[in-house]
Amino acid sequence: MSGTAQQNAYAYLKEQILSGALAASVQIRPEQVAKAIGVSRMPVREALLQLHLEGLVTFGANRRPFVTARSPNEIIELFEIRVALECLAVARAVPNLTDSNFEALEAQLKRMDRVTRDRPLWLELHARFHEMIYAAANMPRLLDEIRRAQAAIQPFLMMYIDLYHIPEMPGVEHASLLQILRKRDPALAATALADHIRSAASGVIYFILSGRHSGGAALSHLDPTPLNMEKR
Amino acid sequence: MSGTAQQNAYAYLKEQILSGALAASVQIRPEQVAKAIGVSRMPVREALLQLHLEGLVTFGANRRPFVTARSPNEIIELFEIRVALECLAVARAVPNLTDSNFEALEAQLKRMDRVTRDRPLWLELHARFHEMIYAAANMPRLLDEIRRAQAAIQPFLMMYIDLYHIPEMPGVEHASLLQILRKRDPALAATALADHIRSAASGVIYFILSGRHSGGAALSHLDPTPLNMEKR
DNA sequence: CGTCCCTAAAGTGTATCCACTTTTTAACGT
DNA sequence: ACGTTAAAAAGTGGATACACTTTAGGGACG
Repeated sequence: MSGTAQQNAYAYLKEQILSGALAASVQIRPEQVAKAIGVSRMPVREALLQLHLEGLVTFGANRRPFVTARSPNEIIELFEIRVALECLAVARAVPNLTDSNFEALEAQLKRMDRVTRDRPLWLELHARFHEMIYAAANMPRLLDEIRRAQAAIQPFLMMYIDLYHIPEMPGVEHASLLQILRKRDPALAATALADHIRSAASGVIYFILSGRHSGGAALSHLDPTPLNMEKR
Repeated sequence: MSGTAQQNAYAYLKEQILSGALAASVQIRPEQVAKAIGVSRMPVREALLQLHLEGLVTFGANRRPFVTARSPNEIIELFEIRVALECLAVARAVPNLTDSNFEALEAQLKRMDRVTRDRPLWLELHARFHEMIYAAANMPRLLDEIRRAQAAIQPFLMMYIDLYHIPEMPGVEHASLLQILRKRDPALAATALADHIRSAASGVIYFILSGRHSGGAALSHLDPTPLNMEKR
C-alpha cells in the first residue's frame, strides 16, 4: 500500500505469481488487477511489462498477458543457469570471505533452523544466506542475474518445500557447505555449490515430473483456464 | 517506422545507445525522444523501462533515466558472466552439432570475412555465428540471458573494433575455434570458448582502461553532461 | 557578495479518454 | 442443426490532461 501505483501493482502481481496464487498459464486481466488494487490500467500495464522481462509473465497472441508457464525443460535449464552463475559467484567470493562473514553466515543458518513452520520465510532466509556468500564476490551485476534466475524458479521451489515440508532437518547440508567454503578453495567451493544446487534441482524436478504439484502453479501442459470466474 | 510506438521507441533508443550515439551517463529526456519519433511520452516510458531491465538504462535520483554508465569493473564482470553462460551453452551444444550445422557455421565465417568495412554488420554476423553454435544446446532461456549480457557490452565492443579496425584479419581465431568444436568434446570446447571470449575481453578492457574511448560512450567517471543543448 | 526563500519551469506518475483490434455473441440463411 | 457473418463486448496501445515533485532562477535580505 505504499510507494507508487506501479510498485504496488508489481508487488501484488509478483506475490500472486511467486506464491502460486496465480497459476501458470492463467490469463491476467489488467482491468481486474487494476480494480483489485484500486489503480488504473496503466501502472498495471507497466508492472506486467516488468514481470515479462523478468520472465514471470508472457504475452500471448495479441499481447494478452499470461502467467508464464514453464516446461520441465525450462526449469532444468534455469537450474543449470543458476549453477553456472552461482559457481562463478562463489568461486570469486570465497577468497574474500572474512571471519566476520562466516560469523554472519553461521548466524543466518541458526535463524533458518529456528524457522520450521513459515516456509516462505525460510525460503527468504535461505535466499539471503546464499546472497550473503555471493556478495563477497563484489559482482553486483552477477548478483542481479542470479536473482533473476532464482525468481523464475521460485514458484516451484515454493510448491516443492510446501508439499514436502522440507525446511531441511536442521540444515546439515548448508552447514557442510559452509565448512567447505572455509577452506577458501575456489574450485572446491564451486564444486560443492554445484552439488548443492543440483541436489535441490533434482528434488524439484522430480517433484514436477511426478505431477504432484497442485493447483498452486501449473506447468505448460496443463489446462490454460482463464482467471475470471464471473459472468460466464 | 513500423509496428507499435513502443517498439519504435525501444528500437530507436537501443540503436542510439548501442551505437554509442547516446553516450553513457547522458540523461535521457523522454519528452525529447517522444517528440523526435513522433509519439507521446508513454511508449517512450515503457521502452525505457524495458531498456532499464536489460541494463542499458539506469534510473537515477527521482526516476530520471540515464544511459547506463559502466565502470571498468562492471564490464569485466559482464565478460565473466558471458564466459560462464556461454561455456555452459557451448558445452551443451557441442554434442548436438550436426554436419550441416558445421557447414552453416563455415558459411557464416566466410560471410564475416567478406565484410571488412561495415563494422556494425560484422559485429552482427559475429553475434549470429555464436548464437548459431549455442542454438544447438536447445536452451532458449540461456540464449536469452546470453543476449542480454552481450547487449550490455556491445557499445564498448563497437567502439573497440571501430577504433582498432578489428574485423579480424580473416577470422583465424574463429576458424580454429570451429576446428575444436568439431572434436565434440564439451570440456575442451568450453575451455576454448572461454579463451576466445577472454581474449576479446582483455582487448576491450585494455582499450577502456587506456582511456582511448572517444565521445561515443563514456565511462562512469567521466562527465555526466546532460543531453539537450537547446535553451540554456 | 553570499545565502535563503519563493516562484516558475521542467519532470514524473497515472487517470481518463479514444481509436483500433480481437473475440464473442447473436442472428440469419441454408 | 450447422456454418457464416454481422453486431456487440472486451481488450489493447496510445494521447492527453492533471496532480504532485523536483529543480532552477531570481530576488530580497543579511
